[in-house]
Amino acid sequence: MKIDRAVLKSLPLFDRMTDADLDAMVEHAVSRRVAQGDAVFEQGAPAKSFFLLLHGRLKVTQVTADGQQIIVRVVHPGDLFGFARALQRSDYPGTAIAAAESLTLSWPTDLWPQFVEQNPRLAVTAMQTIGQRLEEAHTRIREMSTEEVERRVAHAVLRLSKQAGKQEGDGIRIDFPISRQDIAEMTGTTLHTVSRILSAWEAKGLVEGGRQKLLVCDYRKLVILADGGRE
Amino acid sequence: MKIDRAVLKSLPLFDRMTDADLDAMVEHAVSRRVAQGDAVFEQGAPAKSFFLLLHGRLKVTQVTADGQQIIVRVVHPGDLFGFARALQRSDYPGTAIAAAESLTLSWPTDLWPQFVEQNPRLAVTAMQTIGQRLEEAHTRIREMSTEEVERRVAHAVLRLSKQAGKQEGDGIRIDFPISRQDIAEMTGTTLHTVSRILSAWEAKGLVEGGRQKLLVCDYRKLVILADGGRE
DNA sequence: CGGAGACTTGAGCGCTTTCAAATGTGGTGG
DNA sequence: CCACCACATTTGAAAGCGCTCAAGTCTCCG
Repeated sequence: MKIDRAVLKSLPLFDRMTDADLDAMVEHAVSRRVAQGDAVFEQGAPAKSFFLLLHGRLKVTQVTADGQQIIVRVVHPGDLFGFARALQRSDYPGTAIAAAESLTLSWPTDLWPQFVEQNPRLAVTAMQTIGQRLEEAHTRIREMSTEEVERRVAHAVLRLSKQAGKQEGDGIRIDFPISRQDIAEMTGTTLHTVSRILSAWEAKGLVEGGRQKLLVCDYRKLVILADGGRE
Repeated sequence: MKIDRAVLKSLPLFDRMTDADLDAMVEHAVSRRVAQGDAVFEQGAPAKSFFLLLHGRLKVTQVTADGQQIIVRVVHPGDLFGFARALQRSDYPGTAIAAAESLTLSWPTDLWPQFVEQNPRLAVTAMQTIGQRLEEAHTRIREMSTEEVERRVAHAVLRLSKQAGKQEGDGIRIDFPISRQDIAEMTGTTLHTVSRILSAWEAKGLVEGGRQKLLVCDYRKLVILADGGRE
């Protein structure tokens, strides 16, 4: 498969890598097209590869013993994902599903140590990435501990509009199909409550809904809502 | 300060380090005694050092904008903590408070890259540590999303008894002072609810309480409770 | 022995969930 | 091109978990 080197170079992960090192990495990479709804890997499966998302959008989910599902995070283009092995795991802790048609690049997990050795910067970047992810997780824990549902949903929507937002007219469009159920699974509530909240927001002109669609109309008011309404 | 090399060698973090490398690290270390209730570092302060807990127990907390506090994690002897800088942060994301009299070892953050370079294994271990912490965070998110309070408290208590449990008679003693408030801040509930739950458990003979004390009497029943009561 | 802080416990209420059913939307096959 | 089906969404009503408010008790420490 032919991958444009320039595309990779534009990613923070690779921007300081030499052409030679980059080529060495790309040489071992396998690219794959993933249709909407298909899984890249499944929870509990042996972690044979690690991945880079080139295009599209993935949801990483976990299922509890009694069948409830939560969305652990959303993977955006340019993100590394599924590098469980670097964290000393032999299997994937979650399932990665394409929320939209996606394109991934993957490498055998065994090659990770080798890449890191050749390119120490990769290790630093990976560390940074995980650090960020840890911080996000803590933020989410803090929100779930101290905020009521509406504020949590507001934070989730704001986060999405920052990470996957596309200017559209006078608003910001969440640039991939997302359902109320998805938002519920990201905030620890039910789709019913999310639906009610979004309906209320729509009545106030904060957002505009639609089947698996969301448009943020009044970003500022949403921020105020997320921060507790005061100030 | 004189640190016994053997003590460090017994920690997974250092067990494969050569004596020379170990000495080089210890040479730059500063040890410090922290009294119960005192802070090792505070949220938002510049991250000048990273730490290792030799003895005692710390609570890492975060305070929200509106003053609510949550416990992000508990630091146990042998744990690295406060290495925000390795994750590309310039300040500490939380406050570390001694839950019991503690002993820490610290190094200037600037030395981190140098240590890592001298000893690649340190980087791997650190990565592993953060990976574990990320997983813990996800577990907690999953619990907060899907479980009701009693199960969350059960999980928290089980975790504590695994990480800080000491056999005592026919039960497991949580080996440091911990209040209902603390447990509430770890599970996202109020001290009132925790108190009620523990009282109920005590009536059923699952635990024994006391002022900042907790003894798990029936570990198995608690596990069943945490897993949803069935099976 | 007094006081501060930890813990317990009751009562009432409100936010969310649960249960239930209707409505809307997009895709598909005839 | 249209009817139909699967699935997303909305909305109402009722129940309940856990929080808030409010005392009161207990325990350790000085």
